[in-house]
Amino acid sequence: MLHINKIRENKESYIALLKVKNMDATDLIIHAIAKDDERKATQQKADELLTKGNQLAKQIGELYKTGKAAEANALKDESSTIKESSKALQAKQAELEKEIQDILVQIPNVPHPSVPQGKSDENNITIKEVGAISALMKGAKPHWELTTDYNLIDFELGNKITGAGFPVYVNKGAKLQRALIAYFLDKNIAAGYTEYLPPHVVNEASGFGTGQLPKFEEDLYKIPSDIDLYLIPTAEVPITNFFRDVIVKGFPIKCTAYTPCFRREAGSYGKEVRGLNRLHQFDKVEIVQIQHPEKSYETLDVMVNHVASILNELELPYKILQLCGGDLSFSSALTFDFEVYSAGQERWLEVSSVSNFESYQANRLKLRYKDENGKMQLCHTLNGSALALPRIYAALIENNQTAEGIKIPKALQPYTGFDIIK
RNA sequence: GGAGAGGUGGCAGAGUGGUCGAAUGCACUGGUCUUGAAAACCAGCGUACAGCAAUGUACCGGGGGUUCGAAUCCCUCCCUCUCCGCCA
Repeated sequence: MLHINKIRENKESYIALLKVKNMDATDLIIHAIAKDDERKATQQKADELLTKGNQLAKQIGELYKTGKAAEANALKDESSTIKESSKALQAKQAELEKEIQDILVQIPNVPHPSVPQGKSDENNITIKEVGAISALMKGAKPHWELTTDYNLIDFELGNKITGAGFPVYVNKGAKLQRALIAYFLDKNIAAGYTEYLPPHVVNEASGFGTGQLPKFEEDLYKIPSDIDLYLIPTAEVPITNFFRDVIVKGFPIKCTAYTPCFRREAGSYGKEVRGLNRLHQFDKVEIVQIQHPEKSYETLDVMVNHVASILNELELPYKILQLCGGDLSFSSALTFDFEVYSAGQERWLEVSSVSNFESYQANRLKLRYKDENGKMQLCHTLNGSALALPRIYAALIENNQTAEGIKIPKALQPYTGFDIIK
């Protein structure tokens, strides 16, 4: 959520920048500012009345104390009237505050000035491409055939017990998944991140804090119970919410966590969702940083390089893309996506998304620090996948299929305990 | 699931109807003293909103109520702790 005062200060430039996200926020912004003006005026009136009321109450107290009960009683009527009108004003103020918030949550984060205009992922800019796409043997297979041939994943079984998009990993297929999780976590810990294992279910306040709610409720699985709980769509939600209402003492704060991720993915279909390409439950290792505003873009680069170094070790061909305005998420100011080449499908698969949210999330979270003048300021938050499992898994087995079997990259062998799947 | 206790500033902890945004201690910040440090002493030290400012308003777990006036009384919800039961 953008801060209303920041919107006031940067009205024109925000409107212009939001157009890069293909969003005309002019009406929302004008409306929000008008409501805020009204709110200020209302508060001033309410404060005046309350001041008067407080003074009267004090007088009445004094009069009682000095035994002038009659005079005190005379003042009570006036006090009652004041109270009634101030209540009405306060109710109006609360209503206005809610209206303003309802508008503000509809305005996406302002993109960084470097974000290119664009309609969709086709307009993303390739920053870097690493690793040669190796020529595969004849008859190379997509992963959904390999997982069956080698008995690594049972999609049918998952279908039976839960539904489509909930695969069951089997035998070495399960071990490979577990190895990747442990490997990613170790890489992140080595880079200075603290490991967490958070709950996989969060409350409404957390969903709001990171921006999944109220706008994207239909993307989440909701647990019917007396209080509203949601299955997490990413570890970003519990982790970032650790810092809700927190005043941080030092920067940076670096967290990593493995969690399963649950997504409704309503409306997806076709070969985009075949096999591991898009699931309702998948595993992901996430990295999150809380940073000083002046350092956040530097940190974004560091995080991008960190993810790149993991892909280098896994010997997967990948490219880094800067997302255009049209593909940028609601809360993000600047995002770099990683795609690995999946040789069996002959296409690029998104495996990581590294973003700087600037103070957009922090404002909702009330995640702040005290600056050198002792003033409260909003922190910047960043996060990225390091990494999302299923598509890495898919690319790994597709790219490394040989006549002898599926070869495991060196970096992963200490974790799998085997170097080939036959 | 049953019984009880409790939620106050960064922490500890007072406060049961008015002058309480809240004693006191610790922590923290600045100063005096000291060769330096410690100790001692002096001063400062919550957040949000409004205002150029002076200042005003709100906040003592959340919400509602009683009252001229609520941290304090009432209702309700949430949370924590202790004991018992159940349980991986």
